[in-house]
Amino acid sequence: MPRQGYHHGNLRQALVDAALGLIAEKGPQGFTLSEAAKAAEVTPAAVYRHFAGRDELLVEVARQGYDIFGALMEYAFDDGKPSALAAFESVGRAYLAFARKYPGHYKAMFESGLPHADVAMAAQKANEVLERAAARLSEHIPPEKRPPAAMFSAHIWAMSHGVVELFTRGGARSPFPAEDLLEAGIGIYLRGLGLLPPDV
Amino acid sequence: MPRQGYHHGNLRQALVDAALGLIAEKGPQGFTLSEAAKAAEVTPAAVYRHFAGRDELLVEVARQGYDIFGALMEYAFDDGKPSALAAFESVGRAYLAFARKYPGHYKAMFESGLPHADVAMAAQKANEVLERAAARLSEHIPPEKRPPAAMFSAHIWAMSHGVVELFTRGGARSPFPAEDLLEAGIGIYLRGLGLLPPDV
DNA sequence: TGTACATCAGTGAACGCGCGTTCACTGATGTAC
DNA sequence: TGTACATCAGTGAACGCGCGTTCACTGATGTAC
Repeated sequence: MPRQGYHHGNLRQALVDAALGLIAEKGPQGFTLSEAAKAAEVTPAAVYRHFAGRDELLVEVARQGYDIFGALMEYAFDDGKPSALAAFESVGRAYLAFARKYPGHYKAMFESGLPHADVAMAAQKANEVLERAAARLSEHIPPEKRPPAAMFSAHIWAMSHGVVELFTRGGARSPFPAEDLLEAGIGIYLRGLGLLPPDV
Repeated sequence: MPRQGYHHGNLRQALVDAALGLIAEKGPQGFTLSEAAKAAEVTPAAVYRHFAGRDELLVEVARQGYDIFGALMEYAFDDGKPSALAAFESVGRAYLAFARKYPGHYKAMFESGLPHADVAMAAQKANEVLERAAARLSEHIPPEKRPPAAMFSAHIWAMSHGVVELFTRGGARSPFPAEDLLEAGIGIYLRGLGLLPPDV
């Protein structure tokens, strides 16, 4: 039991978890320090024992998100096994799975507009996994017609992010499940790169 | 001159314009009725002569955005001229151009999470232009290997939206201009569909 | 094992602020004669 | 053209609310002896 009387077991993480729930529900702008404190069954003032203020708490949420995100992508990539292509598609699926499973983290990371240095660094690190996967895959393309790995990882990232934002939430309902939509999209894209046979 | 003494010339639209500026700057959640009123040089209470409240003003902003958006897409598509392919690529460019030129509208439309009926209808109408362009283009694909037009318009929309969100704003800086990035991405995708010759 | 004490995590009250919204009002504008 | 009047867009003061943040405090916990 985390709560044992007067002192809270691990308030710092409890606050992060509370913030995650609120952000998942209402977005980063809708989360308030007071509500996070209430969700953690604590006075708003208690938050200041662990964070300098509202923004610092939000930054910590995003930071933890990037850590999980990077690790998940790394795991999905699995050093390019069993094949560069399979590993790449696995990374794409992992992206969508992360957005689904960790909506609070995802929103804190990509929808809060935090210009914090720690966050930027964690984001860079996560991005490198994707770029590494892209670079590995692009070795299969003849060098003279090979686009920069950074470009094609950006394409995949953009399509993944777009699918998440447009088709996994309320708004624009797609007639296709997001997973299928993204998988088909990445397939067509890779075919366009000559990495998949042209026939279906 | 819109402001001629006691009465404002066209306060309703002035408020919409003020809201657009604020949303472009701080996002839909950062916009407040009071600040919009101040920007229009008017008391907050005056807003209630034209809108039922804060949300209604935000809805009007999004609605106007979808109108412009739909018209721009329609214009870019130009009924499939000079060719289905050229028209389709023109629509993609128009998407990005709209996001750049009308950032307040764009954010109100895609980042405010409004579940309003009018907004949904306007969105549907704009989406139909893209889907029509996709359908026209897909006539060039042999029927047995033709993916649903709705699917491939969703792919293009997702990639476009992803490029806007990730690479035209602060955060994740891309080494490529967003326009080039999107154009290259759409090109590779269309090649994957067999709509462009496989050679570069 | 028992007691005295330092530490410090969390409390509770208070603050100033800007928010959205309401209300009775006022005075510029346009119209009727 | 001039005057009386109805309309109604915008005012200004007020409200209750939740926000982030501060502060002196309190009492549970862990440690030293």
